[in-house]
Amino acid sequence: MPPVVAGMDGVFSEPWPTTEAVAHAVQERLRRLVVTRDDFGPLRRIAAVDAHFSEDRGLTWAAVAELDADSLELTSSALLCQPTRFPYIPGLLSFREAPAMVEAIGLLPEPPDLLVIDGQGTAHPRRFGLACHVGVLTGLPAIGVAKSRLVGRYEDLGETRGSCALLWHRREVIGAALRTRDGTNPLFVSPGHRVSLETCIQLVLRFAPRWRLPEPIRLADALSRMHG
DNA sequence: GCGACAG
DNA sequence: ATCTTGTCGC
Repeated sequence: MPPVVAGMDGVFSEPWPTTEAVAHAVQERLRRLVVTRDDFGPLRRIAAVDAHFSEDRGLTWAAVAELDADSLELTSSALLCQPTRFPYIPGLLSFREAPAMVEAIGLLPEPPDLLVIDGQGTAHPRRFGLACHVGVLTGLPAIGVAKSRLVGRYEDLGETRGSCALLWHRREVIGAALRTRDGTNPLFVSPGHRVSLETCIQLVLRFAPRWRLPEPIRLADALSRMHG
């Protein structure tokens, strides 16, 4: 079987599940491949992926924005459209969004050094959110950045940028609530693949110097909503 | 049994 | 995610 993305050292392709039961089984199997230690080289190009849907036409659009890790300026982008193949079910988001995302990433001229994913990483009931799934399939380092919480509890955190609180679930630290702007709602940050939680927090602050959302996500979002 | 529930 | 205008506030 061919790799999911040419030139990327990830997990080999398999058919995408159609049923909830099989999707759960896939998560339970692939979760063991997630690496939550820092395991990446110099960050030169970072990429974010975002998906949008046209319900009426049954289409999923995925947009990738690749940025220079230092200047945070757009260096490359790609768009891809395919039929929607899975409904939105909390905890199974990746089976709806990841197929198009992985293909879109493969359209970039070069694989990025890091992926910033709009969704949870390990902050997931089975520790295998969208960012873990895309990270494991592509083999690329990935961090999960969600605008709201899926599971877990956290203590109140300070109102200023940089304040954060650990996210706990079943007596485990699964991520962190992180304030990237004074007085705004926190983001929910968690490891996707090959990045530690501490580094995720550090990187999200670095990539969101001004706005609540990291710059890569803002750009990917702007690209994808030009088509849904 | 009753809520909660990434995008 | 999507349906959707103006408007309040820094």
